[in-house]
Amino acid sequence: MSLKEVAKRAGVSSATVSRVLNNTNVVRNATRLRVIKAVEELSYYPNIHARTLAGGKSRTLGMIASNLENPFFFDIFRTLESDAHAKGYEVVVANTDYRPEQLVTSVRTMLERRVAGLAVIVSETTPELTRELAASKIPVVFYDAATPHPNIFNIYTNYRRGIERVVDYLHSLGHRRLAFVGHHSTLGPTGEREKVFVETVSRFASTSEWRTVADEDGPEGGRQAVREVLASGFRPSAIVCVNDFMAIGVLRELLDQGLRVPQDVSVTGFDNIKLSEFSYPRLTTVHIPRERIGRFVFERLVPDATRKPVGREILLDPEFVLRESTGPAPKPGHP
Amino acid sequence: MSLKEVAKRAGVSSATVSRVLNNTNVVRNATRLRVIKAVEELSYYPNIHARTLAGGKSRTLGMIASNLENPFFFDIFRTLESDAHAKGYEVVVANTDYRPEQLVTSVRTMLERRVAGLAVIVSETTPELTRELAASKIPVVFYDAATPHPNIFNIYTNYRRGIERVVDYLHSLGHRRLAFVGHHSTLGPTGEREKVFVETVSRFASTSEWRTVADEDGPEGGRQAVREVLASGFRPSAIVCVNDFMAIGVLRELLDQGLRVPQDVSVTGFDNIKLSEFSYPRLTTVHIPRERIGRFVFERLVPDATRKPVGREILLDPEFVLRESTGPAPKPGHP
DNA sequence: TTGAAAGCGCTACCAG
DNA sequence: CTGGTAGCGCTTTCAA
Repeated sequence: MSLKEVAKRAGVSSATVSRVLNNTNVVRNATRLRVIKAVEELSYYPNIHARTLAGGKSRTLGMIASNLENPFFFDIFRTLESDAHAKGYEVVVANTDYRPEQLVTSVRTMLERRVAGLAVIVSETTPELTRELAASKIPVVFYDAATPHPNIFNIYTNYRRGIERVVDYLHSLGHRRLAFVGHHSTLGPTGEREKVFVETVSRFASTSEWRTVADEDGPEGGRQAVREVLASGFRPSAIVCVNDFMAIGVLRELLDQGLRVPQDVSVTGFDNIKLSEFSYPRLTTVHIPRERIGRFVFERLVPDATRKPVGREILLDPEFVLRESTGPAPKPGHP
Repeated sequence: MSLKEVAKRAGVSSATVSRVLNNTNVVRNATRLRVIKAVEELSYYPNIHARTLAGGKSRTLGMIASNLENPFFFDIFRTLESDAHAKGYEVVVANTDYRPEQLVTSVRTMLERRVAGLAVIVSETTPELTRELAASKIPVVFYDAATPHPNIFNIYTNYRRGIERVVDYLHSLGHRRLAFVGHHSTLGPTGEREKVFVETVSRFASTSEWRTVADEDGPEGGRQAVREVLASGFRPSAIVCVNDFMAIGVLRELLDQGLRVPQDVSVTGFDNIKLSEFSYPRLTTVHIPRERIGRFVFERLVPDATRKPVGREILLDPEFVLRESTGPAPKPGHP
């Protein structure tokens, strides 16, 4: 089923069929109707590959995320997709599972697809990748990965500010033994976030003890992290989690270990995903506006000719959300 | 950057470049090396559109899901994607949010993409769509939507059996006032599941009272559903949820209303998503093997020439998972 | 083992 | 307003 067949059936040239399909130019209404009829009768649908190949431009955006299962990423995707659909664009997503090799593969795939723009919302970026993307000429939005370049846009989260707020609050509650639960790519040499935590603890609470652990992102990872901390003999009065998704597992494991939250241990998350309102107890966290991120991404990836040029970067300021998983540090000597 | 440029740089014809890129035929090793070198030097990557257009075949699979945010769907996607990647395929997903119009749009998009195969894991299918897909000739896998056809495959869940097991168990515990919480597309005229619940309750517990409510899929919907039930004056001793994702919200809302689970109200889910082990209390549910579904999908969508023909259908038998959200019905007259 | 050339289905430009 | 036609970048015979 091709344009040509539709053209034949409608008694016009394929160029005309193309015109009505793209409602370009002014096709005489009678002609248009005949074409439409033929299209329907043959239940014809265009070949997107021929289309982008011939037109040179694609109406597809790409988004690469570390872990789509984590609502933080999914919420961004949802907003982006919604905006995209509204403007006749589509978005194809790729998941990296925090694996750098997968990131490389995904970027490659997106480039082969000739996406009109790409959002790279991952924490495992590498300089080479950034260079390759910069060279690709297509607009690219990165999350928390600074790289100035004409076609590169950036979204920064004031992560430090968020963590400071959390640690400060915990300190004011009397907590002096803190643990930081991250996932693999937030810790270690590439992990900026662990560093921020450590620096913050040292500054706001120089007399405190602390410890960091990492496991996979998600509830299961959170659970394992708690086990590891406890097994090490360290007994934190508060646990700061790199995100809400892991915090959910932390909460559960604490409960299983017979530790009450927040009476025995306080817990904080990050992101303020919807699930953080459904956990037990409800999670104290830091809000990151995913909708704004998704919207920002779309606006950079699909420049609207009618609007004035938009900013190249955006800095998101986290907002502290106090709920029930935090409380005063237990009296020393107590369990 | 095109094949031709690579060819020129390597001093060969574009046909030869194509051959080494697809490692087809036997290209002389010296030639191959030169080509590879040129490819790398130019950091060339093929245009997937030109490729599928010329080759006539695509290495992309499509998956349409009602709600990717619900881990049930995501788990299927994950398995499918993993299998696909292992065989050099990719999968593009589309979310319908349970909206029939979006389903139509998504199917159309997938067809335009000329996907090699399509998985339609939604509960809002329509006969017309099925017909269109059948006519498309590409392999299609449906979930819980019977339609015999040469290129159509089916996955059935013995939903009835699962619900029977749940209702029977609840009945044996003395529960006589049951509520069923579903999402919009499980209830109403198109909802098979509500019917199953009602029939089952009537059969297994003819002396029971029951009520059904629907809201959006997800924790928030579960919460709203509980509010609605309670507001109506009905006071169930047990709530059967259409899936775990909604049950999480049900659990939370019950807690907020001062109702203890399972002492005051028992709650059951369906699917056995990972989160059901992290809820408070842990959810009694019915296991549906998402990995098997994902695997089944891949095997039908990408027929392996070396293997004997595979079955056209599969019937999944749910397995009851007893956890902590269910218990004996409270004594009558008690809160 | 390699090259030449004919498309794949569609868009876009040039005539008419 | 409509038709003819030259590609878009790649795969795939057919020859050499």
